[in-house]
Amino acid sequence: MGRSPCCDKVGLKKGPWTPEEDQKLLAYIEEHGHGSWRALPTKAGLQRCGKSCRLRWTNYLRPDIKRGKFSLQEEQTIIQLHALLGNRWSAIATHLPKRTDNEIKNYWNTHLKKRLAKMGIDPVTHKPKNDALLSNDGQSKNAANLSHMAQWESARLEAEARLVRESKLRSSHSLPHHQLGNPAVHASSISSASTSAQLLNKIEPSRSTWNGGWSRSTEGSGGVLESPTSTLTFSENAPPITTAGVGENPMAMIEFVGSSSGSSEAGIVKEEGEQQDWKRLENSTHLPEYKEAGMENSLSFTSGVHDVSMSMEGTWTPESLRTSGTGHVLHFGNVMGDQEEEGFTNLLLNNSDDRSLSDGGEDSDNGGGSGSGSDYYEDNKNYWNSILNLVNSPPSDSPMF
DNA sequence: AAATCGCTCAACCGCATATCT
DNA sequence: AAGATATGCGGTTGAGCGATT
Repeated sequence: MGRSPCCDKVGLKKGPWTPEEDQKLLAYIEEHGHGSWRALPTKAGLQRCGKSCRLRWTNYLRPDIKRGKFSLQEEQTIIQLHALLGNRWSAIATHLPKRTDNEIKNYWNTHLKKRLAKMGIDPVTHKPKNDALLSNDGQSKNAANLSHMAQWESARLEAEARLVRESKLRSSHSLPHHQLGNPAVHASSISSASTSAQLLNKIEPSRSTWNGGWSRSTEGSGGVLESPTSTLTFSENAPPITTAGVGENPMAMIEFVGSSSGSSEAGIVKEEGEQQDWKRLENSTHLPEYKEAGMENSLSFTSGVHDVSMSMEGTWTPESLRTSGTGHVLHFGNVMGDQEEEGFTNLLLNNSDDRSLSDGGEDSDNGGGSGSGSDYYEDNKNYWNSILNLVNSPPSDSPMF
């Protein structure tokens, strides 16, 4: 696992690219695709290392890059995703078509981070800096739970990104690379996992998915939901299904065992991989797709992540997730309330002094949200609401998918 | 006009991971 | 299985540029 010599080689140029170099790189990739980045500089007649060429292409030269100012929507997306994913710029970038991870990272570091800090929000935790005030009202628990959810979402994003790459390769494998338009699609992906299950196996352990964009097919009386990260099977009126396959099969089962009432019936979450005790969920009525598929009764969610199994009774909605314990217990207080995207956005915009506020079409008399008193925490609540909304909308909403 | 400061962002660096031999 | 190589990712740097003093 030695490191590649890359730019250590003497004689290779570093620093800013000249227009001539850009032209050479562009011309070569347009004609041949990038192929092996390591071999490219020689073939293209560039005195650069492959790494430098790849970076130049992915961050600057590729034709599908959108440059210029970030829109309000993009800003909001970045902030929300950062709250969920942290500094996982490539994952965030999958939700922002035509923006590179580097660009997003730069924008975060130079604009958004500062803006949040100004607002008294810790840009790392996305919580108010004086969060001690919240420790008694459940908000901290909620934040911790969101962190757990974020891990799941993170895994989902990774797998979805992989699937996108794979599907693009499948659909256009005969095209030169430059026609793929997305630097995320490259040679190394061709040999990647070719099924959802395989994709799942590539996800790092201890993570799983908790929501996603599901496609659906039916098999018999039940059905199969397939997301880029997992396959969900279900059967109506079936009793809870016990975990299967864990142990001899690297694939694990995650079960969603729902109640038809969707009421406050308690649910259970078990994480075998961590030898966690069964944990309870209340009022789980989430994932409208599940309901739509008639899954309120019984679900078997096959995830190839690792030895995690999950059962839920009741259905799961943002409105009703509650927590009753510590650690990994999924217990969401009424974090979500009415789903209004405007909460944090207003807070953000009203506190923004480094950009025009008028282009967002926000009403100036919309409650202020200036970050003090109860409004402040109300805004914070809405902030998380909007994050969760974002999670609930799969990346497939994005034109990129 | 010159010096200084602060900001932006392209590019580099080093590590982690995937793939190849 | 182990080592070598290739690629991807996130943190950091520093050149360039405009604003300020």
